Amino acid sequence: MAPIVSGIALAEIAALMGDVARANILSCLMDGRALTASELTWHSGVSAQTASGHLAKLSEARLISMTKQGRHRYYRLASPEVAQAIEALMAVASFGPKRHRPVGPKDEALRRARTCYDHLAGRLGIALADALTGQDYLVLSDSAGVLTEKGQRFLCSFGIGLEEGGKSGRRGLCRTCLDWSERRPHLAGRLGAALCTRMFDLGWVERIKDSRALTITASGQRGLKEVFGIEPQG
Amino acid sequence: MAPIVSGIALAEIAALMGDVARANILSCLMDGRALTASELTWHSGVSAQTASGHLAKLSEARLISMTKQGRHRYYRLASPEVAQAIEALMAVASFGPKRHRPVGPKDEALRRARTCYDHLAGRLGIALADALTGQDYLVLSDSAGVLTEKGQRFLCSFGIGLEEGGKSGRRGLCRTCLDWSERRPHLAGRLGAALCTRMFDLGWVERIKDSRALTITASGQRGLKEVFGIEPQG
DNA sequence: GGAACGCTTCGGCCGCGGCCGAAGCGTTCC
DNA sequence: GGAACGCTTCGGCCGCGGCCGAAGCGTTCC
Repeated sequence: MAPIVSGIALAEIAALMGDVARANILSCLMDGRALTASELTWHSGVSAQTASGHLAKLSEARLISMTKQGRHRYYRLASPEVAQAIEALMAVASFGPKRHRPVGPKDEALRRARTCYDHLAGRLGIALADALTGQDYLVLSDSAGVLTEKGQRFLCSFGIGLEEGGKSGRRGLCRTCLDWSERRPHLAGRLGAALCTRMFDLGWVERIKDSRALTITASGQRGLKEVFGIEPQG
Repeated sequence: MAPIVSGIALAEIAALMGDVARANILSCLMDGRALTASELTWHSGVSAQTASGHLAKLSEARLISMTKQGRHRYYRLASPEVAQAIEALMAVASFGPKRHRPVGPKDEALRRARTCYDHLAGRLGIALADALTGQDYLVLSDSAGVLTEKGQRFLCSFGIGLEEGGKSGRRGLCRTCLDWSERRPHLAGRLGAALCTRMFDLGWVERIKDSRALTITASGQRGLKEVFGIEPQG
């Protein structure tokens, strides 16, 4: 009779994610940005009133957080843990019974390169992880990684400073995350986030409107080749 | 409009976990053992017919798998990925709005030591991870780890052989898993499973009936002290 | 100040899915 | 062979929760 309590707790959270409209909202927020209630309404597939109700439920359960700004209300995922749980569920979902719906160009774009909460995913994310380990910048033991000294110097030269935050310590420096499209882990944690931010800053990647998918710019193609030896596409 | 597809897939899986009876069933199976439909019925809190329906749904979605044996049907989690998703959800659930129900002795037992799928969790699991890293047997970069040579020798002397499986390679040697009660990662993957198995074999830990909780035996107390420098409890 | 906008609250409808009683089917036991 | 057991299938009930129309409230714009 022991696990009843944990069962209830599990069911509560899972049920929140188990509604299509709410799952759509959470999926949108998986790129880590904050979106307005209107934007989320649009993606959710239901009316504004209904979406508002869903946002209230998600907020109350602390899966998302809200900040007011003028007459807008911005919602974002409440924590990386929430993102991780969603990603883990998507990984399970992708194993499912051959539900490979007709794969459209949007899906292909997502598989090529996308953001996953605050870091890079898709083939680009995997290629990056492979490149860093291949050059001995990182030892990746399947589900997380340790930077080598060589790797620290490299990142520094690439414009990334990973100063140890006082409180957080080495926590979360290099987590990984199971990539649902590639079914292999990509880089998350502070390192993953820093790489992602740097690539946006350099103009190597750009967001595709209304999507988590990214385009790799011309300078991105060059840069990835030069710095990481990655040649996206083929 | 992009994420609609992934939203549906996410919602499908989450909804399966989002029913209290099904969540109870999944929680029971989190220790990695296979249980009969009757046992799961007992834990689920609903009638046998209803539980049977839930088991059918979970099976069809490939969250659990079934094997017949005589007039029994044994169910178990279908994959480590499913366990990981559940654990990630429980981690989110435990952050929740101070829903600390009256903590009973059973809950305390779970926090002390329990199995999590095929490895150890709770304070014992965390202490073990700390001990291994403290002795430089393992470099634990937050969400996974790499064994040192010293560590490999140690494990060998402790009776654990981690031969590289041909196909699986280094995959999953040392994953980690966020412990919902301690809120820090404990050891999972092949290493976590091997440590857990070894401790059962040595008679250091024993299962508490109808629970994921474990008791640490007298020889376990001694062994943990000698080999790992761990003194459980206080 | 009034209109447009962004978002939420309130009410009431409705259907999906969980529930159990009854029945059925395969296996084991003696 | 018959009874007990383990589990599932079938039917029909019922209520929770998602849904939208209407209304309301704060903010911005001119």
